[in-house]
Amino acid sequence: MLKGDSTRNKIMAAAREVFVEKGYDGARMQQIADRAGANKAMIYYYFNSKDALFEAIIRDIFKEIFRIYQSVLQLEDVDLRTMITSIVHEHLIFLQNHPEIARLFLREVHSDNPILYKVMNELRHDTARRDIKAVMKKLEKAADDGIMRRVDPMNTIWNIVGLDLFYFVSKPLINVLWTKETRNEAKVMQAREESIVDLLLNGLLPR
Amino acid sequence: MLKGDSTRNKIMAAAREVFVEKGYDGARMQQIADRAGANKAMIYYYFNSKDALFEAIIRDIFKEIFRIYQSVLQLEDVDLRTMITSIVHEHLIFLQNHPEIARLFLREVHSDNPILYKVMNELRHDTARRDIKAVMKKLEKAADDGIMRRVDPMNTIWNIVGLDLFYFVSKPLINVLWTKETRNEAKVMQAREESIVDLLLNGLLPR
DNA sequence: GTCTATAACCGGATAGAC
DNA sequence: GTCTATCCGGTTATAGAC
Repeated sequence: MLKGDSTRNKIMAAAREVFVEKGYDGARMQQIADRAGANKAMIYYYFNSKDALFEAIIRDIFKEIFRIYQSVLQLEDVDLRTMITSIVHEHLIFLQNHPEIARLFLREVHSDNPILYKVMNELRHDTARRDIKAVMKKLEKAADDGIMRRVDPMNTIWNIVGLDLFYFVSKPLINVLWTKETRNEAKVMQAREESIVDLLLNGLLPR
Repeated sequence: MLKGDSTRNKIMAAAREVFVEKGYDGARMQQIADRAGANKAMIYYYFNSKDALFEAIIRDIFKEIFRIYQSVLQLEDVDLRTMITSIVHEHLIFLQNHPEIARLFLREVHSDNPILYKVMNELRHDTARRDIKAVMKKLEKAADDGIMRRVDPMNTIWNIVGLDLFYFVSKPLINVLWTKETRNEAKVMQAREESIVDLLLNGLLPR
């Protein structure tokens, strides 16, 4: 019997879906139970409260996020062009494959959800921070070596992430303002990637 | 007696605050009544339901957003450098002055809040779309005239907005990952603006 | 227009049988 | 481990006096 078939795991999977769709406040324990093919009492048997269940889901998601970002940031020692191109590419792929993560996250962060903050604050000493520092160092070295214009490394990382994130954050409004232009999703994503890479390379490489 | 002192307006103001703080699902009619110095029954007297109250607030906010963006987009006929510099500047100022708008918005958009979608879809034929088209035209003309590299105008607008928005969207997580570096908010904002303008100008002006 | 009281319902949590 | 039945607090909404 697969681990994923256990009742506990079915509840986890269902809870994740419902929390993504409805947010913490909007999620209903009954709906989670129904979708898991179980009953409410089983949720309270494995987890003790809605809070505890949500915390378990959030921890799961954080693990995923950092695992994937880590693989993105594991830069082989390549030239700046390749580095930027592949970071943007991997990041966009990740966001496309896990739109629900960005969604849940954004919503709860802006809800001041205390559980999310609690888990987030435990990350202070996590490896994620070291990976980011490494990229910043790499950017500074590129400036030292004259292969990149000298720019603020922290803001440059924010620029890259901001460019990658925008479409996924704003999709619903974008689809209203550019209805026709965004009908072909694959095409939009390709043009998006090209535009981001184009801006970054031209903006960062020495003139 | 000022218009803003009427019970109806006090309810509107209170409702806006509470919806921003708690989101639609988390907002409580009782808290809105308390904060307005009225009682629940008065809310139902002026508005008919929580839904209708929320819709009124959303319409209000949309009006504000588009009024402000319109003033940002009302480009005097200036050179590209000045245009980009001032668009970014005005946009960041707006976001700094109204963090609550971006917040409410992000949360409800990603909750699939049907009321927000309803109001948003009524914008299809709004002037906002024409303003955006005008900026896109302006970017294309700049490319024709050779004062800008030829880039995809729609994606360029997304790039600008994405760069401006990022810090406000991600602030809670940023404050965890870069705790020390973000302690001085004013300094962060100034560096942010400089970095964005630097990237855009170097990325867009001809090489 | 304003207020109190209350209806009607819903959702998280638990008791207890199997 | 699983399920049914139920408690209990809280929330939207309304009735009706003033």
